[in-house]
Amino acid sequence: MVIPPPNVTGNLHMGHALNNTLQDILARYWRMNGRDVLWQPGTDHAGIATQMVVERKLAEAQEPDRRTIGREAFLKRVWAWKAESGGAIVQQLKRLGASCDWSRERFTLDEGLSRAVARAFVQLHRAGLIYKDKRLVNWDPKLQTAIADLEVIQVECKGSFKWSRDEGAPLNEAALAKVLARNPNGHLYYFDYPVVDSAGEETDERVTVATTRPETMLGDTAVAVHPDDERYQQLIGRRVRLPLVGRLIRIVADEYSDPEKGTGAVKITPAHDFNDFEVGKRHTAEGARQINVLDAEARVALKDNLAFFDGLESDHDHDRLIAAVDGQDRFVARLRIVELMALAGLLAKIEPHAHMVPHGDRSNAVIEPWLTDQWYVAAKTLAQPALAAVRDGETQFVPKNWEKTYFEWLENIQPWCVSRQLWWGHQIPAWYSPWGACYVEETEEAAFAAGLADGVERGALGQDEARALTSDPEGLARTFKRDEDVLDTWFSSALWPFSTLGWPDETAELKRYYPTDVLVTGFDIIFFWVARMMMMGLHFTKEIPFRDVYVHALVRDERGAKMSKSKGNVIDPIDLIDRFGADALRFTLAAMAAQGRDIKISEARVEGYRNFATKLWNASRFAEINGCVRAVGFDPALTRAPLNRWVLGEAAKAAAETAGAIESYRFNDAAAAVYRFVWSVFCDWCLELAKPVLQGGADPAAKAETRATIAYVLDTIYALLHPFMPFLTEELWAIKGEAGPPRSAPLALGPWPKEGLELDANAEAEVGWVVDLIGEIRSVKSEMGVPPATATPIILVAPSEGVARGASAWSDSIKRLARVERIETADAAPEGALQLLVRDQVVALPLGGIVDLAAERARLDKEIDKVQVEIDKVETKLSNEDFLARAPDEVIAEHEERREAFQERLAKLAHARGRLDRL
RNA sequence: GGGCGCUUAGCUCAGCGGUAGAGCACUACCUUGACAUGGUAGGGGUCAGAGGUUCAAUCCCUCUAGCGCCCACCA
Repeated sequence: MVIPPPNVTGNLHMGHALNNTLQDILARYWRMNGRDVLWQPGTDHAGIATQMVVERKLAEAQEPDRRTIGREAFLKRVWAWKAESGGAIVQQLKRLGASCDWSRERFTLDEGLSRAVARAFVQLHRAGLIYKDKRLVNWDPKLQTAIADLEVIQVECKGSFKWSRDEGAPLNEAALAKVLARNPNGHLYYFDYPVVDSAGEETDERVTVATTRPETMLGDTAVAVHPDDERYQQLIGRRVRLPLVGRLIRIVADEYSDPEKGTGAVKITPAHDFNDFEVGKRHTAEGARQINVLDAEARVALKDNLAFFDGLESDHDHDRLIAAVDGQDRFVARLRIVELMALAGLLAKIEPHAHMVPHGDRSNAVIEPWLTDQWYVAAKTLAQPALAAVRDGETQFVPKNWEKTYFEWLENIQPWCVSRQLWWGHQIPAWYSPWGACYVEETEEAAFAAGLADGVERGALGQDEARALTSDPEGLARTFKRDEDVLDTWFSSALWPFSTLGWPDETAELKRYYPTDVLVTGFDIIFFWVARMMMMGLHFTKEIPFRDVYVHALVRDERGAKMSKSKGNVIDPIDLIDRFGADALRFTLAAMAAQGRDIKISEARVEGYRNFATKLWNASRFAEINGCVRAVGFDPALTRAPLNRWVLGEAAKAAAETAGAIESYRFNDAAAAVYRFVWSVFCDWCLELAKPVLQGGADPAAKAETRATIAYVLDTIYALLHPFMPFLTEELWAIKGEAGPPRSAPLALGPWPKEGLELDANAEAEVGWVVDLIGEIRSVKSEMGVPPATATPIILVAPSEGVARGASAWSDSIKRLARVERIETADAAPEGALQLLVRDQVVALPLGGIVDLAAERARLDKEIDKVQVEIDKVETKLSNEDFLARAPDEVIAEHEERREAFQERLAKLAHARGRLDRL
């Protein structure tokens, strides 16, 4: 199992705590079961996130920014920051109890993994699966880098400014500026584009287009209308003069245009809009190909490096325009353009318009689609085996419904932009020569060699020149320039399951531990990480990277809100560990890990499980005080006392339940099974019922057996609980190891309790009866308002031989736990005594004057009503012929048994009630 | 627009064809010699609504209402 590598400079948050708790439960469980478990740890360099942090630190310290200090110096600062903060998260994982193989810790930027990244890149490049392309990318203007589609989030923006030319009032530019300063998005602007005649002269006709990004109009290369739109039929094929710019552009028919939206005529800006880019490609013949002008000298560099003006033609006089927008931020340019259009009388109206605006998930800056050269991974090709592996069930998602999400994404996958204009990351292993060639090699040496050979071959280099360069590092460095960009962090993460095991070398670890068994992760990174590991894993190793993908929920605060620093609702797992212990936190997370979408964590719950830990501690102490020491060669099967056989059977049942639940990733069921056994079975009943034996004058052999059994069951409990509460259980295991036979290994190494006692029906019947009896007596006393301390006699009415024997054997416990004075036997219940039903046995409580007869009548009536309702339900079914004909035999039998049991109970209750009436 | 999910006790959530559960909270009682971070007893649910399938529906199907998430969407 490989750990989802956390950000090396990050801190443990609740998501990590959940994720790693679940993994640790699996690791510990299987380790105890004798598996050779490798839980591979490591951390991620987290490109953008980490670089941003260091940049912010530079700014806070009022030091020169990264561009000023340069790449080398900046990277030194990042490494220094890594050294300073790195490892904190590893320490935190250790505090959580994560039993990774820490000696194998890896870092995505360490030497080995960097080599794997270079190898992967080169191999994919050779296979044509990585290529450089000029396409529209999501450009993050704040971070100054391209980002992948997945890193873009949509945010709804809605403005508030309204203006219409028809209303006659002039445009209040100051008011608009004020609105836009607060939120530059969220308005729809209607522009008139004058239609020209065949000679290029303006006519009176206008085409009105609507846009949310006015400044992009400078790059318009066409106007599109729907081919079936009646309103525009006569305009298709004609041209308009692009205002401000003056260029003539064509009105084209394209299905992309939606008659319902805006005016039905849409401006096409291929260089700044993904849809327009496609439309432009379809209409190059009609002149919509100005996207090619992008590299023209007419480009006006804006401060944000956004080339809005790529469409400008240099032979026009735009002095006024240039002066207005040159070098301006795009949102300033937006306002200027609107003002200029208004001035020209071509602004028809402005209206508020709610729409989704793409933002960078890290920077929160509005994304600008921009045409640039970037490296792409041919995800579509790689996706096919990744899809097949899940379709064929080689890799399975738990819960299964996530497979649909996975399919949906992979089936519609776009090329993955992997280059980032950042410095912190794996620099792309590509070198460029002066003759414009690109050499992709794993090392600089290899690239230079390839470049020199190629240069000679294509005649760009003389033989002598090449030979001279070979031994001239400076010359080589001048000749070949390495690609400046680094790879998307997720590129290295995608290799994680095999790169951490030594790939590309064929190591023993790779052979032994790959494919991994299971990946545990949150659903938020199914696309970012899981799908990409599948693609890369299958491509490079021809094997799936993992068989099971357990997808857990996200942790939210107790009201269900996503935790965030700005909301101030972040619950710090380390804080919870400090206050309640790692074991309590872990148990809470496991108990809440039911397969859903989110987990709302509340402190009360953690506190409750802290109490659970304390309970176990006290139970262990009780056992110690009472001499419950492990016995040499203790064999559950040889125990004789019903109590011991009963609790051993229950322990075996709990072990099986817990194991089954963990193996099927039902962590909450597993936690519940252990919890219930420890508290409700072992503490509440086993220890209580054992007290008379341990503390009374029982015979030494019986006492010894019970002591040994309790010690054995406690050992079982420690083992069952160990995957959840490793600290407490290991501690108790060690303490208990001080007496009795020596321990051969720490608890963590197992074994997991398998050898146990099968449920013993006789023991269950006997102990169960006692448990029920005590419960009934307590209940009736409480209901009748009898002070619990009042010791009363009980009378077994006409008991069977077994009951009589049992009652006598358990008399100490019954007396103690139910506050019974003495146990008698009679043929009939005495007058005025309360009557209880304990598994068909009538038990009378002669409470004499203590009891309020009316209350007792009410109690019996209530009880009778309840039973009657059950009988009615069962009888309705049993008298239904269809039910008898179609229900399975065992269900019918079950119903019949229930009817009889209820009827018997009813008869006895009615009898008691009748006696009461005669008093 | 496409998809996924949720609605069960006051709260947070399990369960998912045949007797509705947990934790917390609540009520009453209990300083009993492991534990008041505890013990005992108890109250509390037409399982969102309406249809359907079935001998039988909280559970399966359809629809409705409300809530949430993911993907796509800058006219």
